[in-house]
Amino acid sequence: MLDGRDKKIIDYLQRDAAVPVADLADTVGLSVSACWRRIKNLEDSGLIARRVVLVDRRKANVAMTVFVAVRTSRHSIGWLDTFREVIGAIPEIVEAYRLTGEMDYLLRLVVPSVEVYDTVYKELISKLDFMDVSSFISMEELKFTTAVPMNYI
Amino acid sequence: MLDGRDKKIIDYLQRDAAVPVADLADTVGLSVSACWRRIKNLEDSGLIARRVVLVDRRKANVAMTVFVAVRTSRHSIGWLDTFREVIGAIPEIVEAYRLTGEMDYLLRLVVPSVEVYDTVYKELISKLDFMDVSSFISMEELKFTTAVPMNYI
DNA sequence: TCTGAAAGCCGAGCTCA
DNA sequence: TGAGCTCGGCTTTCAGA
Repeated sequence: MLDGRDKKIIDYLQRDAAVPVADLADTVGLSVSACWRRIKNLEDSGLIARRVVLVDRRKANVAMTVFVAVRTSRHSIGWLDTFREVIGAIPEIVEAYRLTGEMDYLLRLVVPSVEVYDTVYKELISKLDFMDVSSFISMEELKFTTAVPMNYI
Repeated sequence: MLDGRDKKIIDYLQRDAAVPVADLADTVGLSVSACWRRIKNLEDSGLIARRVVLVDRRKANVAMTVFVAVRTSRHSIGWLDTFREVIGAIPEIVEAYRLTGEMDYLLRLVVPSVEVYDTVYKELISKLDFMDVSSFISMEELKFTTAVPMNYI
């Protein structure tokens, strides 16, 4: 269903989607039309979900990353729905996961400074009750990629 | 330096970079040429770093997210360099941060299953010494966006 | 069925008023 | 800065493997 060339195409486009089809065709060893058709198929199938631009976080003045681990005492669907709504509306929260283990939820925030983080923190706790909130400030981003491995398909 | 329209343009492109310039110009209330020039400037300035495709994780068979918090006893530059190298070479590790507080590093992994996670885990501990490794499996992704807030620029 | 060549056409990229 | 032209490159068509 998906051969090595398809994987190569996705691998490439996950890193750079601004490349002309002709160049990409060249690197994977296909003609322009064949390569274009494969890209089209990958988009139609939904494997390639969308195209976006990635912003330089430093230049956008949100260089600081903070992880927030929260625990709640309210384990209900209603609480979760509200939580989802609240974090969805806060643009500084870029990732949120419900976890196994001692911490219930893990959030990743991008902010300009500790001061702004504190504002977001206050906004968060003003809207929802938490049993425990722990913050971890990132000193260094060692790796960040939007490219997922193509070995498992 | 950067007005409301520029921010609108980036906000839009962070969600969908496949939109034709003419459509985008329309939504932000600009002529095509003006809009195109602004996009060009944003790219040249580096604020828009690059364009990528985002892959549907379920369809790519890497639906499972695992967080790995690690502590090390080796606090040296050499160790950090090796660590960086090792995590850079493992495609399942999509994010890695050096943190303040009790956990030294936090990794985010995307894998098909617990079995595969175990393989990656073994690969990791075979290459580096850790004092402590804790895994947190994500039950649900509540939010994930590559779009950063444009309020701070 | 998937390929590559080649034509057609749309829109990005540039010129000018 | 906005209108309009130009042309590169996306998209389609068609024949062959």
